[in-house]
Amino acid sequence: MPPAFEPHAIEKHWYSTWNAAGYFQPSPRENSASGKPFVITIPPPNVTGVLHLGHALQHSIHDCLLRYHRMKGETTLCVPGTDHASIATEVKVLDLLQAMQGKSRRDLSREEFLQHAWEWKNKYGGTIIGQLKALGCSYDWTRERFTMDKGYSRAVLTVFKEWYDKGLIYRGYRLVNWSPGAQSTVSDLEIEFREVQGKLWHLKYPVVGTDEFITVATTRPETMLGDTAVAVHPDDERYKHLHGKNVLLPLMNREIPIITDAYVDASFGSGAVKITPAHDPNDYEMGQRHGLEMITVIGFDARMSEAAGEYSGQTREEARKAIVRDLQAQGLVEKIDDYTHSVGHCSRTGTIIEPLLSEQWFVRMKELARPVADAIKMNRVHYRPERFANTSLDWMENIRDWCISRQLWWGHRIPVYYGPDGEMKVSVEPITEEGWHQDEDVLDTWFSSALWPFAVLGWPDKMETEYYPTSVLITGRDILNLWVSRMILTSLYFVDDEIPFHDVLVHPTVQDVFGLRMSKSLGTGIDPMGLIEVYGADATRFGLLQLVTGAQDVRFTDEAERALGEDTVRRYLREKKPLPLEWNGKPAERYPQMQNARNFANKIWNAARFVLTNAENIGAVEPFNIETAELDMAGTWILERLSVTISTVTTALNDYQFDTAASTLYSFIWNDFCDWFVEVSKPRLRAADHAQIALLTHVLEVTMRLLHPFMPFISEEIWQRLPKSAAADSLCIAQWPAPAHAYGLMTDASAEAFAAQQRLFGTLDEADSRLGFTLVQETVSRVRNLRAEAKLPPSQKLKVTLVALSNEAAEVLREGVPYLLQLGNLEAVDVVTADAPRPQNAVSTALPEVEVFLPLEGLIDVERETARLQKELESLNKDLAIVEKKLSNPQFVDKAPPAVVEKEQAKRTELQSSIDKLSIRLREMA
RNA sequence: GGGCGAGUAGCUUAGUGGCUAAAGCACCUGCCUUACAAGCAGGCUACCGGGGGUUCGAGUCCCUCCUUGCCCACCA
Repeated sequence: MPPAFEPHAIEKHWYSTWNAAGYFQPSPRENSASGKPFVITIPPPNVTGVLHLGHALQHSIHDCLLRYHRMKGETTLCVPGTDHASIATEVKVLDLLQAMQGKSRRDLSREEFLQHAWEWKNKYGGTIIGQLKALGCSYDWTRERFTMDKGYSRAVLTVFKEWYDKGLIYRGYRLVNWSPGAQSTVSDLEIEFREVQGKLWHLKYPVVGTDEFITVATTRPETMLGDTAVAVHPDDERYKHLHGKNVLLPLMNREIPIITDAYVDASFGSGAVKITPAHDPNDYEMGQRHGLEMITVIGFDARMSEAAGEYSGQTREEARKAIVRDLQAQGLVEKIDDYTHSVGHCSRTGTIIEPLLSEQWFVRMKELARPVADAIKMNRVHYRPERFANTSLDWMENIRDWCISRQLWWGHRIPVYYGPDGEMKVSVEPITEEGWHQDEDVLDTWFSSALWPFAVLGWPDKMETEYYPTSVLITGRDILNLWVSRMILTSLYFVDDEIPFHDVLVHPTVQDVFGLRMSKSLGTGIDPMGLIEVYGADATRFGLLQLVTGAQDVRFTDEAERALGEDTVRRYLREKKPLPLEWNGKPAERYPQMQNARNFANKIWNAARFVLTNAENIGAVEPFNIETAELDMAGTWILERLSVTISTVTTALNDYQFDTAASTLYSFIWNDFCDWFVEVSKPRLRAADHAQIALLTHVLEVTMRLLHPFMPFISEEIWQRLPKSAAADSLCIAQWPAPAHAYGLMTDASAEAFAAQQRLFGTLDEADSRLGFTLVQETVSRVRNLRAEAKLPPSQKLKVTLVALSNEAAEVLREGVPYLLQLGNLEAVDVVTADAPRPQNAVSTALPEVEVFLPLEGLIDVERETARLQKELESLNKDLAIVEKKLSNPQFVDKAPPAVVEKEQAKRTELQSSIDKLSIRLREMA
């Protein structure tokens, strides 16, 4: 074994071995307690995508859970796949064609484009899948799906037809969100509102038949060409005399009415609003209420339409300038204020959304959404953390119809066919008859992803119902409504009122070191493949899982970014310029959180190397057997620690507390096993102690099983080198440990075995655990501390006197003498009872159970020792004061639970005892 | 505008009303002690964002303010 852990070869080897052995496919298992399969479908990443840090975090969670449940003996399945991502892919492929062949959408037919798109998909669509494999994901790749594969498409078209037949899908001429960049509609959820520094123009419209003007305020003067009314609040006294009158729309010289509507806020601006029903959602609704004419003055190309008269053909921006200029020339601009407001942008292309009237397909959402709300309220779907249930409930309360048609080519083409005589048919099978043609539009990507959990299991044909509903959906909170709510909706409707998953686990969003959103193009995005390259897949997974707390956001530290400083980074992001990141340090030091995880992997590797090397040297190792083993205090202690670790990690995983699980493993392996148990084992191993190497091997073996879901590669590599006690060819399918396994009771945590464990360790569990190896550990620490404070070289052998303050403590310390000698680097330990005289010329300290004296050769530095004792005393007195304050409060003694009061009293006794001892020492010093 | 989070050591974070607020990184001191210098031993560092309240007892619960992140929303 090499002295440093080298992850890459191991990762490659084990991944292909596991995959070939079929461990990632579901198989009937015998040991599951519940008998239920554990099923996940991954959120299908965009086929255009490459893995980003959010994915890496999400899939670390996925795979950790999968491997955990697989080891628990459950039939385990994870269906992977990719999403065709209609707009994103189309934009990407078009960009590519432009760059490589100089062709734009206009130069291509639908068929030509689709051919390019499929070629592109087949060539590059597997990138992200390969990256998931590099991370170690144990998904069933034989079931990999694509949202546009044949069966999936059938599911999509079937849903469309079914809803159409039930009247839940309809075609309508409505105001929709038009993205000029994508040349398509987008849904409400795909609009990103951004704060924009704009202006508020106050325009004066002359009232017909008077010499008055009415002033309207607007952020978009160019839309005034399409105004068909001016609205005021019915109770607004300022305008009552104008009710029923008309204004003459400037520039267009069109008479439009002054109407009244309670929607108008009399306190905003002038209290009068220009109404452009064809280009504003509110105005549209008002236009419908009042039967106003709707005049489209901006076209699909985001230029002024013919209805815009002399401005026709100008862009929105040009027209705005020209119109303001022309109005100003006529003295019709009252004033222009600076105004910050939010403007909807297309989340895909970044262009400003133009509300436009057009013929589109819609899903009637209201009645479909109601059962979803019910299911959530009745706790049939469980959100973790729970508060996220509200995100869905709020959305459904004010739900609006869903525009599902997109003017794109890449996607599921709407299965509506138009006949020669104006007939219309909806059909899952293509209609090829002469004279019929299909609707040109495709469906919103999210329409198809909404069917994911059941479509991938075979619906609408033969569905594998034994895997449904799935166990847990793991997602970021940004797509809770876009995707999660809609999956619940379709499942309740199409799969027999069944929910798609029991739990929705919302994981934190990864931010950069300053708490800012990560953006790959600007340089704050971190490439997980780079992390795997530098730190290894195990460390990357572990480091990320340590970040998975219940919080909303977690920060990913990048020292290169930190070096720039927060102000600089913010400025660059605001200006949308790539960060001038450079890193001259060691590659591993750039991301400290990952470096820590990598160091941990190396620590594990070396602990294993130590155990395995010794096992080899010592020769044939008998398996550890609790019945015949003669455990001393350290052996008992490590098994107890292991047992507690098993329970804690198991509970944490059941509760999705990945940070707790990871740090529990970390501290058990590093602090308990390596720092103490491996250390105390060394002298015994030098003496070729078979029992000790058996115990070490045993603890390591169980620990590797616990570690596997977090760090699958290194745990497998080590486990395979260990003498196998569990009947499995791979850790993937080895049994997940129960507390009884810590004690070598490998027959499963049956009642009998567990009872045996309780018999053997009952005394320990109930007794004050300090009176065991823990006391030895604390005593060692005090000795080391005294040695360092006295500036004695670590190599110098010392004598120590321990004054045990009870018989029990004396007994424990006497048993622990060999450990004290070794770990404290001592040549002699003298354990005496409380009535013995204290050594002279020594530095000392006091624990509740024992006084520690370190006699010094020659004279001690009285001044230094006095200062040290005073400091120690001060800290103890401070603690005592707190306890005293509590206990002297009659209210506390009266009202607090007796157990709490007793605890405080015991604490007071202990503190007082230590203080007395130190005070005596201090007086002797003087 | 509404809602949901976060603010704990220089940094990243644990902390479930009750042991003396925990860990890693960074920093300081000393060690290559034959598993690991990606290491070992020891140490320093916290008015737990400010203020008020509830309670015998608050980092933890309530109110309020400040800072900050996210989601939702049709105020021109």
